[in-house]
Amino acid sequence: MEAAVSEILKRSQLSVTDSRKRILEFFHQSSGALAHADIERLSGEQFDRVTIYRTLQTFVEKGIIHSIPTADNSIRYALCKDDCAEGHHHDNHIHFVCDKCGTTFCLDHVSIPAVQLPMGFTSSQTDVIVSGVCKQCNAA
Amino acid sequence: MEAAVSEILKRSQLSVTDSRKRILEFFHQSSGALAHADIERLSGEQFDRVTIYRTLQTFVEKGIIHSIPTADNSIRYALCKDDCAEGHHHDNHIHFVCDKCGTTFCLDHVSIPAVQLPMGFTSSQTDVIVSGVCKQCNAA
DNA sequence: TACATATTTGCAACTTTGTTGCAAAACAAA
DNA sequence: TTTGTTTTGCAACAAAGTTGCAAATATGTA
Repeated sequence: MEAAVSEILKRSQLSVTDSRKRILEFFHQSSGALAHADIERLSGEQFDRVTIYRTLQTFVEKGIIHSIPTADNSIRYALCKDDCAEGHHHDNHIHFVCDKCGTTFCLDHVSIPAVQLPMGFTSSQTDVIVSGVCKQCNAA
Repeated sequence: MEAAVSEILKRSQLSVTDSRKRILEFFHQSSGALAHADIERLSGEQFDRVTIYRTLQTFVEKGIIHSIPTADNSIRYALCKDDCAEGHHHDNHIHFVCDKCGTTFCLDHVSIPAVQLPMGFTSSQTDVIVSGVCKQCNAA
């Protein structure tokens, strides 16, 4: 794991630092998406708030993570799949938000249906956010 | 217009006040969705920030407007169609965000395609946000 | 390994955004 | 009108995010 995240950072031409390794590990260990506050909590205030902001921003720019649209005012981030290149995200997968446990999942294996836009509109990206109850909460 | 918004407020059992009338008019006059900051600007600082926050919150609760998920950290609101009852929104239409002018449109006449969820997941609502270039910007 | 350079971090101060309690003002019903 | 309820604006606060800069860390080269 430790080695894996360093490789990812190097591939993105980023200096390998403690904060970047730790934060990237959090994403790899987490089943759902993470918000800034989650990372602050997970790291036990080890890093400055500013460092976390800047690290997340850098990861987004480098295509390592992407932000997920939410109706409440919290930005959540999740790992991008390999086909996310720098600058341009084509993370065309579905995000599922569980109403019970609050976890946000990326459903990578669910394909996004094509949307028929009105005349004159052209699309570059489609985000689908399904809310409901997740597998774990339905079983409980 | 003036009369129309008063009717809407009464139907939702809300007191008809200056701020509510003005803010509701802004939504009727706007082609796209509005954020808190837009309303502050449109009203020319006529109303207190707090009043705008509370008015928007009340409108959401009464099913007059709904919030739109965004990837950046700004909540935007748009008018609900008639079938939005108090407490429960089934605004199952597509939201389109223009990358050029930043306007958010509700595409009411575009139907949301069904999504095939993995085993164990149940859905209560589906939001689709398409980003790209809108009709006006494509023409220009 | 040590050095020089470039990048990143943490701190402090600040801005923006959103919340809460309460008295004054506006509204609704009689 | 008058009375009781709701809403507004103010003030103070809390949370979230940004910026500049010096110290610390990482990288490439010798």
